[in-house]
Amino acid sequence: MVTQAHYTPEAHPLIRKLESVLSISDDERQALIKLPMHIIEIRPDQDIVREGDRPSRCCLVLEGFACTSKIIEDGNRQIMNFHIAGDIPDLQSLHLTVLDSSLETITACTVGFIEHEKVHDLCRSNYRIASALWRETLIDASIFREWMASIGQRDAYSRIAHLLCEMLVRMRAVGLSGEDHSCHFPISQGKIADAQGLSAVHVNRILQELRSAKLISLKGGVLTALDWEGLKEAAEFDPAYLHLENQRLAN
Amino acid sequence: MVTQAHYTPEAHPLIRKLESVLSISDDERQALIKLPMHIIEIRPDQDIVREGDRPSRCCLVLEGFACTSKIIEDGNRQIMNFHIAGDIPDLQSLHLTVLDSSLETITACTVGFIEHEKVHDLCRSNYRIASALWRETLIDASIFREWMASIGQRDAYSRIAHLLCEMLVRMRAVGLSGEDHSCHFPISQGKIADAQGLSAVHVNRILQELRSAKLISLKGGVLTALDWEGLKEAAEFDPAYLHLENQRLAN
DNA sequence: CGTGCGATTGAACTATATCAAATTCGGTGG
DNA sequence: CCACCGAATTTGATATAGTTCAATCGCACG
Repeated sequence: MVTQAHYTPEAHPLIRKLESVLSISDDERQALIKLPMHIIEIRPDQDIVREGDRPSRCCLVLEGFACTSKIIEDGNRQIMNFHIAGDIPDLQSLHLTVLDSSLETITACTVGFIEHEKVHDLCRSNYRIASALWRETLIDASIFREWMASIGQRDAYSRIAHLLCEMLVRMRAVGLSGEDHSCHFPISQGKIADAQGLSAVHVNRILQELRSAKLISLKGGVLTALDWEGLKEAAEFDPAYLHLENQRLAN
Repeated sequence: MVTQAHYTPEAHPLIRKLESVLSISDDERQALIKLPMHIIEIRPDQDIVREGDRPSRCCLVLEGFACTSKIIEDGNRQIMNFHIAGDIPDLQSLHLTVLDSSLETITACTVGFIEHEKVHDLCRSNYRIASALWRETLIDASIFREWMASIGQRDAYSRIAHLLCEMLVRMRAVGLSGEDHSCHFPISQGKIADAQGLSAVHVNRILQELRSAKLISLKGGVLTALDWEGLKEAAEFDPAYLHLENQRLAN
């Protein structure tokens, strides 16, 4: 358990993330790095915070995969988003007292907890940083809208293709995927199903279709878009909703 | 076309809305009322802003019904939210340059446009107001999550029941519905279908089921929950996600 | 008093779910 | 290094919620 940030500015996941959507001055960089962060490791499939909690801190993902979800009735659950390094999945708790969804790890994760109070102090004194963080929450909302549209209107094939496109672009935006359209993707078919409102069986069959259409390879937790243009087309993927500043990252 | 606010503090829709989720001081009330607002009337079924636009102002709904939507491929569209008085459907444009969804009227609407610049000025100088507005966008995001969960996991019956519950509670929170669980609801079955990822035909049949279960009456643009507890149960409706401060409004 | 949109009805169709069993795979202990 | 375990993936067969198409009805409005 580490309680001090040990990242160089360039390697700090939060800074990488914010820089993918806007430019940051040196001062701001310093202010962000100085945010006290309580860093811990969490095992796979553990709750980080739960629906109904009233957290006093928020959680920055430094390494690994996590997801936000909520349980509907019996055992059905909806996964609302997958989180990667640089995401602050529960930043909303800064202004919403009670959590309306749960956050759990998928793989082993390194996360940094930051006290709300410290974030408020920083936001109060620096409107540009406040805006940058606000903006992050707005991009999350935009991703929710896009997922809603996907689940509501697209068929299973383009829905899954769309998810894969999104993850590849988001991973690239924080330096976790290169020009080869390949990234670590340790997400089970069951979780993809929970995210897309499909059954695991159907996800399996659609992934086979995507493979035999030579659009992707997905094996051993590694996803590769073998035909990026083809995959985007199958998904009708337009990255505008991710609001990336750097256009190179968006294509 | 009016360019000056003519609302008393109590009647100002934005203030009513913000007060349903937090308490506001007199100073803050004054600051909000003084926001210059360009008020116009818009006919039914008109675009207010469109996906791809780069607006320099945001839009406060003063009267009427509007919705946020995006077009998927051919002609399929997903409605992401219905908006009522007090909502600022495109507040996100404050920090996101390009709109990723469209905003259009459903009924004739009175809307007030507020320059981003003025909102930024206010937020910079008053962190509590900034927080209140940020909070509004976070509640929107929470609603998107709930809709996503509904569309992804609930069957058509509870999905539609859920929408009706939400609208009744939100209307009540801004004083547009009383203790009788009844409100103006001028939304066609086709639009409900677009919002819930269903066909209009199926929405029609489900509404008939809800009627014959004596849960609702919906006719001539007026919705009444004949059996509020029953409707909530059918929907598995828990209003926590609306983050209303006043618990009375939530039940 | 037509015209057109929204609501309603019926019938046929299909994308996707469900159930159940078989297979593969990553990790673990001996 | 091998045998074993549980979880994830895969396959096949059957069931169904919701779609699509097409026609009719009702009603508000010019």
